[in-house]
Amino acid sequence: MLEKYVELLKNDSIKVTPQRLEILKYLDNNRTHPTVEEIYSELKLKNPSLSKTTVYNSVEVLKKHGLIQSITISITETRYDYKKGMHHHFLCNKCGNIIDIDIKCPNIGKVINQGHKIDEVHGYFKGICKKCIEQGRN
Amino acid sequence: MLEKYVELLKNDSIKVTPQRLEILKYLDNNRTHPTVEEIYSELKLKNPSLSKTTVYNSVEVLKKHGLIQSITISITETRYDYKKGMHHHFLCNKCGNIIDIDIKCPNIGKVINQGHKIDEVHGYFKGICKKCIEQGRN
DNA sequence: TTGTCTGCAAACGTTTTGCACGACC
DNA sequence: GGTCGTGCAAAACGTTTGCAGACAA
Repeated sequence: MLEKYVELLKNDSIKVTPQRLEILKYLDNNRTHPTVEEIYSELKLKNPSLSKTTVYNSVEVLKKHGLIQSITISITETRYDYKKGMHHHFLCNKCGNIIDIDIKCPNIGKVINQGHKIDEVHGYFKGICKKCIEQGRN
Repeated sequence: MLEKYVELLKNDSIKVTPQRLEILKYLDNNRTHPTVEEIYSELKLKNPSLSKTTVYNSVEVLKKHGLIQSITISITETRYDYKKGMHHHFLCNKCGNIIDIDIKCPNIGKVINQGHKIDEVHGYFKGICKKCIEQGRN
């Protein structure tokens, strides 16, 4: 039942622990984008000694290795922007700057065709900005 | 000097206060996507009695009227996702559900052409989902 | 004058940190 | 035996709330 996840962890040289296996399994079986709180309170039922810190630690490790991903751009504080109109943002992992990106996505219409009503579109890109690359910071 | 912002506020029937004018001016002059903390500590220099609460209140009002925008999808807790590969997310303002969106943006290459190196692409859509529309929740 | 805005202090919820214990090469 | 993971408690952080007094229209 858990062999699949053991494999996944071993392939990435991540130490295998029961907690990590259960968290990975939970996220695999619950595609509802759960929060740490949801993961924690559910898994605590079967393992009452589970700590929330462990859940935080584990999702961090799993995310770092690309086995899971987090929904929320990793800006801790909300940032504000005078500029009006739709534009997107590029967050540089090196210098931390946020650069405005002015592109349009012609495929957004497909989402509308699925029956959803779109009010806002936020595009977040993460990587290394031109300036950091030119200065060899990568 | 501030008339421009007085006009903006009046046009939207927002009460004009010195704090709101200064915040709007600051965001207009600082296109670096500042945080509340940055706005606050800068404006406090000229107005030592300024409160952080006022900054929070003001950006909220300005945002609600579309004079500024915020960078961060309004999910309070980080959510985690087992699914691998690039896909995007639609947050329904009514039911709060997060729906996976599988579209590609062919214009991302333009960002790469600007010299940035992209590691991650996150598309966040906000609006009302199909289910809520069908059930008249809009 | 009336309703709204400001600013202080306290509360809140999520996430991080420090540390001791235990498990595993 | 030394590294790494766990779990507890406490702290940190950004943000929100309640309220009294001040201010804009």
